[in-house]
Amino acid sequence: MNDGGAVREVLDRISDKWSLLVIGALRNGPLRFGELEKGITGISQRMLTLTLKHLVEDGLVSRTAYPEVPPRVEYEVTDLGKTLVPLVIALAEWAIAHRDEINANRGGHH
Amino acid sequence: MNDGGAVREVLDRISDKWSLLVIGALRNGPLRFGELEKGITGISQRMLTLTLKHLVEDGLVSRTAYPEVPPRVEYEVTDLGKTLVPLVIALAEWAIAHRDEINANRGGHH
DNA sequence: CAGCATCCGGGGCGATACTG
DNA sequence: CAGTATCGCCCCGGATGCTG
Repeated sequence: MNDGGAVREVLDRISDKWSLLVIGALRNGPLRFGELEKGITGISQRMLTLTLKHLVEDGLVSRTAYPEVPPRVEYEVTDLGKTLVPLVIALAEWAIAHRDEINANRGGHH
Repeated sequence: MNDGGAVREVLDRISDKWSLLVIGALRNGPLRFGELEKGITGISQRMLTLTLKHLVEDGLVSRTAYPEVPPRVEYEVTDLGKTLVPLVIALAEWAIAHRDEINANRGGHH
């Protein structure tokens, strides 16, 4: 498990501000760019664009553009991405379950 | 699951550059400051200090200072932190298992 | 609709030096 | 040994405006 950086290397890719949220948002099937933007609270257009690009590069998400007018683009987790989805869901559930407790520990400051 | 930011809020605390690595390093019991520093590849003394401080504030890790000379300080995951450990381990194993695949997708650039 | 380009401010993070 | 203090760079990420 102490691998000299392999875990860090991968974690760097998915533990940025939005990647896990995007993966989680795609857990139930493909979504369009605009749907993701609405579904993920607080994300800016720029960060959604960049995050999706990185996830596509890493092979965690696929991008499908339909040649229509107006344009339609759908994003979906790949087979590789699907192996990560359960972990993301578990993390999200953990976050929700323990949110109040963590906030109480902080005493509200920060 | 779309909670309007609760998941983001908690994720912000633990998805920084080092928190998950520190939690993972403590999975088998308490460790001293120096042991953590040696065990976590690439972390600087400053970031280990700051990360531990945040984890202690959030109630995920406990700090115990023994009144000895030379000083000895041990860090350990709390009961709350222990609920997170399995998820961290799962993430680490996922990272190791799919590291090569992700790197291959990137084609080595970046 | 789904983006790219540009500007830019704050802070995450590393390097280094010092201390109880 | 286990930190603190200080400096400064980089770059993440938000705001705004423009395009196919």
